[in-house]
Formats: sequence, C-alpha cells, structure tokens
Amino acid sequence: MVRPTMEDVAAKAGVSRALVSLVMRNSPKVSDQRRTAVLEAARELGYEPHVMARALASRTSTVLGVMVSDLRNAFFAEVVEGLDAAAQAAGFDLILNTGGRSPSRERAALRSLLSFRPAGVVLLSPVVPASAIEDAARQCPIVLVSRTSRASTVDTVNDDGEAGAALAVDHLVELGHRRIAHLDGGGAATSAARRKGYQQAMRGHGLEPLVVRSEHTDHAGEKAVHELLGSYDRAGLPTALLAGNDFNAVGAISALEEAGLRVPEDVSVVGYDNTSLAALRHLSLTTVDQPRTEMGRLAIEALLERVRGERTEPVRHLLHPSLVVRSTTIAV
Amino acid sequence: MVRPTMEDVAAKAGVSRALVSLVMRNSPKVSDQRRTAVLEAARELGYEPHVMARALASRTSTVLGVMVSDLRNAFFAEVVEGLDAAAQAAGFDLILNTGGRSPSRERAALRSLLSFRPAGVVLLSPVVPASAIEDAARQCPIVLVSRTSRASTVDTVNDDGEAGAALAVDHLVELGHRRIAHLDGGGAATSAARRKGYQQAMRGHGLEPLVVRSEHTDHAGEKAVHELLGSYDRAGLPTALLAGNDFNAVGAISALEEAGLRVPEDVSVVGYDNTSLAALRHLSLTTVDQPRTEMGRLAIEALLERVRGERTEPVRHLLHPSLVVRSTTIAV
DNA sequence: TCTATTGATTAGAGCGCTCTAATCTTGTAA
DNA sequence: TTACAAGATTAGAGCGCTCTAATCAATAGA
Repeated sequence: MVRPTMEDVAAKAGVSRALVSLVMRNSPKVSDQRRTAVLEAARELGYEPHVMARALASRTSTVLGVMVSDLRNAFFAEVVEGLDAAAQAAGFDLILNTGGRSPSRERAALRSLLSFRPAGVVLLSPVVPASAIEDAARQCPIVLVSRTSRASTVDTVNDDGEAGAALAVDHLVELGHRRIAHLDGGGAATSAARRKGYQQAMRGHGLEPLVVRSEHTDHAGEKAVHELLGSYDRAGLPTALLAGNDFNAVGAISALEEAGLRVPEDVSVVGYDNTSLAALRHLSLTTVDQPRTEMGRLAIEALLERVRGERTEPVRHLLHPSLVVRSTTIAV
Repeated sequence: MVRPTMEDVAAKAGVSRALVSLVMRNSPKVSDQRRTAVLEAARELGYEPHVMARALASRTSTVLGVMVSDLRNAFFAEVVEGLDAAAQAAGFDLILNTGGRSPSRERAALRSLLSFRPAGVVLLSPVVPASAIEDAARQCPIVLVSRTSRASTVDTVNDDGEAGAALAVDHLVELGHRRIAHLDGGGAATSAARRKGYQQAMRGHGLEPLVVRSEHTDHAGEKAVHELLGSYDRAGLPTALLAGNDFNAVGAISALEEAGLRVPEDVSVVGYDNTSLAALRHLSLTTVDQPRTEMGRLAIEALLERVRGERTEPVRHLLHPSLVVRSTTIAV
C-alpha cells in the first residue's frame, strides 16, 4: 500500500526530484531525452503525483466542493452530473457532501468542504442563512445553484422561474384553459419565482390566479388536489394545474385519477424540472425544462473565473427554461 | 482568501504550534487553561485545520473515493446517499466521480481518485475489467457495490439477485401465474444473478422460463414488450413480467397499456430496486427492494475495517432483498 | 535538600510536492 | 580562444500540518 514518490522516480531515472516535478507538470523546459526517461521510470513504478501534496506545495487547489441538499431528488443528481462533467473537463475534482435540508447539517457539511481549502464551492439549493454563505465566501469563491443571493461575493445560477411558469400558463391559455391553479412549492428556494411568474402571467391574460399551498413531493401533490376537490364542485374545478415540480405533478395526477378525473381529458397537468421521471413514456408529463447540464457547466465556469481572478463582479445566470409538451396537456 | 494557519493561532494564544495541534486533535494531555486559550484564539481567527496538510503529515487520509457509473440512476444516487451518511458519521469525506459506463472514462476517474491517496475507494457497479480493479486494490482498500469479484483483496456488497428474483417469481406463482417472462438486464452487472434466480425459481415450480433480452431503461422495456407482443397471440402471452429493474418495468407497463392490455388486470408486472420511482402512488409498482442505505453503510464499514487493518480476508456481503407488493401484481 | 516522577509543553524533522534562484551545459559570436 | 546567452538541471526552502523525543515545571519521596 506504500506508493512511490517523486524521489523514487527521480532515483530510478537518474535525475533530480525537481526535474521529475517539471515533467509531471508538462513543463516545456525539459529535454526530450530526460522527459522520456522520467516518464518511463514513472510508468514502471506506477507513479502518480500526490494531489494533496501538490496542492499544499503549490498553494493552489484542484478540488471543488459540492454540497447538495438531497441526491434522491433527480434534479439535483442531474445537476451534479453536469458539475462533474465540467469539473473533469477542467481538471478539477469534486468533493461531495449532502446537507439533508437541515441548516445545522448543512453548516457542518460546508465546514467540512472548506477544510479542504477547495478552489471553490458549489452550493446546490442550500437552506443555510445568507450570512453563513457570505462567511464561506470570504474563504473561497462560492456559486449558488437554485438559490439567489444579493451578496456581491457570490455568483448564482438559476433558471428563470418566472419565465418558466409563464411559459406553462401561456401554453395552457393557448389550449383554451381559463381556470388554471398553481400548486405552490412551499419552502423550496425556487417557489417564489414560479409563483410570481404564474400570477403575473394569469393576470396578463386577464385571469384570476389560484394558488394552492403544497410542497415538492408527490404526496403533497395528492393532498393539494384533495383540497381542490373539497373546495370546488366538478364544474368549478380548475381545468389545468401547474405543479411546483414534477414529483408534485405526479402526485396530483394520481389523486385526480383516483377521483375519477382523467388526465389530460378532464384536467391538464404541467410539471416543472423535466426530470427523467417526466420523460418516462408512461407518464409523458408536459413540463418546464431546466437545462441542468448547462447549469452545472455555468456554475463551474463562474467558479473558475473567480479562481483565476478574471472577475470580481458577481454574475447572475438566469437560464431560460423551455416548455416540453408531452401528453398531460390538451385543449379544453 | 488567505486563511489562518496553526502558526497564527499559536501566536495569538501564546503557545507553540505543537500545542495547537494537540488541542485540534482533542489530545487529553493539554491543560484546561491552554485548551481554552487555544480554542478561543482559533474561534476568533476562524481557524479550521487544513485537511490536506493533516493528511500529508499524518500519513493517513480521511478521504474516501467514490466512483459511480451514473448518478441519473436513482438506485446509484441513493446508494451514494447511504455512503455519504456512513462516511460523515465516521468522520470521512467523499470525493466523487462519474465513469459514465465507459471503461476508459472509468479508468481515468479511478486514477483521479487514487491520486488523492484516499483511505479507500468504493466502486459502484463499475464496468472496468477485473484486472484494473485488482491493480487499484494494490494501492488502497477497494469495495465493490453491485459487482462481484473473486479477488481476495477486494470486498463486495451486493444484493442477492438470485433470491430477489425468486421472491418475485414465488409471489407471482402464488397469485396463480404460470406464464411468467423475465426481461433481462443485458450487460448490467446484476443481470446474471437475477436471470439465474428467475430460471431456477421457475423450474422449481415446474414452469418453463422465458427470458427476453432487454436493458435497464424504460425504452428497452417497451421494446421487449413489443417483441413479446409480436411473438405471441393474446392467449399465449405471459400473464406476468419480471423486469430487470424499475425503469425497465415502467417501460414495459407503457407498452402494455398502449397495446390495450391493462396492468395488472391483464398482465402483472414486477420491477427491481424499489427506487423512488416505484413508490410513486401513480405507478405503485410491485418491486424487489434492495436495502440501499444499508449497502452504503456496509461498504463504508468494510472499507474502514481494512483501513484499520482489522481484517485482511475479503468479505462478501450478500444482502437479502425483500418484496414490496404494490398495485401492479394481481391474482390471475 | 536533592532526585525521581509525572504531566504539560515545545523543538525540530519530515510528509510529498512546488518554486525560486542558482548552477551547469551547450552553442555561438567576437 | 573567450565570453555570454539560452536552455537544461538542481539545490534548498517551504506549504501546513503531525509526531517523536526532548525539555520544562511541579510535586513527591527519601
């Protein structure tokens, strides 16, 4: 289990440790002859540079911290995939943590990430207070995904939830719907924008908004529909629902079908996020797509710009969502 | 962005660096008076030990590498959650990579993990050849999840796919089904065991196995059902399907319903993995549950046993799956 | 009073690397 | 032949920490 060091490679190749270091960093100022000899020795010994020692000596890190609230949520998992792809492409490695939507656990997770002295940290929909984020930003560049910030030291990557919700409302109105309810995402960081976009779009069409408080789970979606069913008779029921996210939409669909209402014939349903769930032929959910891979890419990009000192002004990426029309929406 | 070091804390507290080191490691041989002073100084400066420097100096790592083939698969994402929880509890951090089911990318990912000199590495359903894994095992303890190995240097954590498939078959037979087809998982590492368990269970019940080649995606599930529909007339069609995993099952259900067959009235369907997908009320898929959190926990435990030198013999965890009966299976 | 003894503290080397500055080689121009 | 520039190589300090061994202080025993 004891791995060779640069010293071993140097001895084997008959050169100095410094020369091996130069070769390992692809320095151009090494003769071809020596380079070959060093590479050969390294290969024979199975030598690979020790990333941590390198980080310590060079005072630069190739590690990026990622805190994700919950990997079980397909949306987050897919953003992490995007982060990973972008990080790998840039030669960075991710150290990953989950915070479980608990402020105290998130705090510990963040502290743990920072103790690696990472080049930067990505926080995926964190629930810690803004002050904790600003404290962290004093230690290394921070990018927030799916959460906004006013601090000039942190960058943010979000989808334009207002636009996304409006997209969905426009689509439904175009299909002739007029009674369109929104199942609100509750405490989720993205809820406010989606709700606002919904309300504005409704009013823009001269329609009355109807917001039902809910959460980003399928169970909450069911409950919200039950509430609606309890409050309205069949004729007064909304003909379309804009759910807070895909999970919520699936729950809503369940409850509707259980109540004998067909989707989309009786009620149209639109989700949000376009998770892999929505794409399943079996569900074929009309939903608003957030470009997750792109979000991951932009987050890494923003981080690296700060790392390289290319920028000190904050950047606020507001990605344009797009509507993916599938089978859960239909003309009224 | 320049963070305080142990030296700074020592200066502020008026003690030596070594003493600060002792305090940071909770050594009992420090007087209460000094401990308080050091802790106070650390707090004021916002000092946190540098994990990498610590790793280098102590020649021990608190980092565990994790390579996951694909985070989009909810099963893997949930195992990673389990790994993270167990690692956090033991004071370890995860560095995470994706390999994208490509041997070359997995190789690079693994190399990248090893260059951190981690205490151990967890490989989640890797597709690299066994030799690459054994090479890695020469550098640090390796645990394989959802993949078997004969090497005495690597530990494995798997669910008992044979037992799981048999559980499903038994359930279906008990419901009166006799024509039960299996949609095979193709190249996936877990496929062979599930197929074997299915075949043995079928023969055990005096039934003829029928294996349809498929993959672990919903699209492949649809295709497999189309094949079945093309090969059998309505009367000869299997009355039950055991899919390779949940995604595959969902695809199969779609195709069945599209063909005018109701699930479960006409055809019962059983999935595998019990991903969050299966639990959605809307699908309510009968499926075989793998204890993912437990798998993550056992993987970390096995790793740490090797790290601590408590064990050199390989361990082969074969977890007992359980059947979760929901709404996609019914008596014939 | 002097020496053990115990517990608390610290000096200093070293982990595996990078980086600056110094040194060693060549080739070339005068 | 000498001087010098340019390129190739290396010595050595240092990154922030741990760890061993040494030192120091305070108490106890003779």
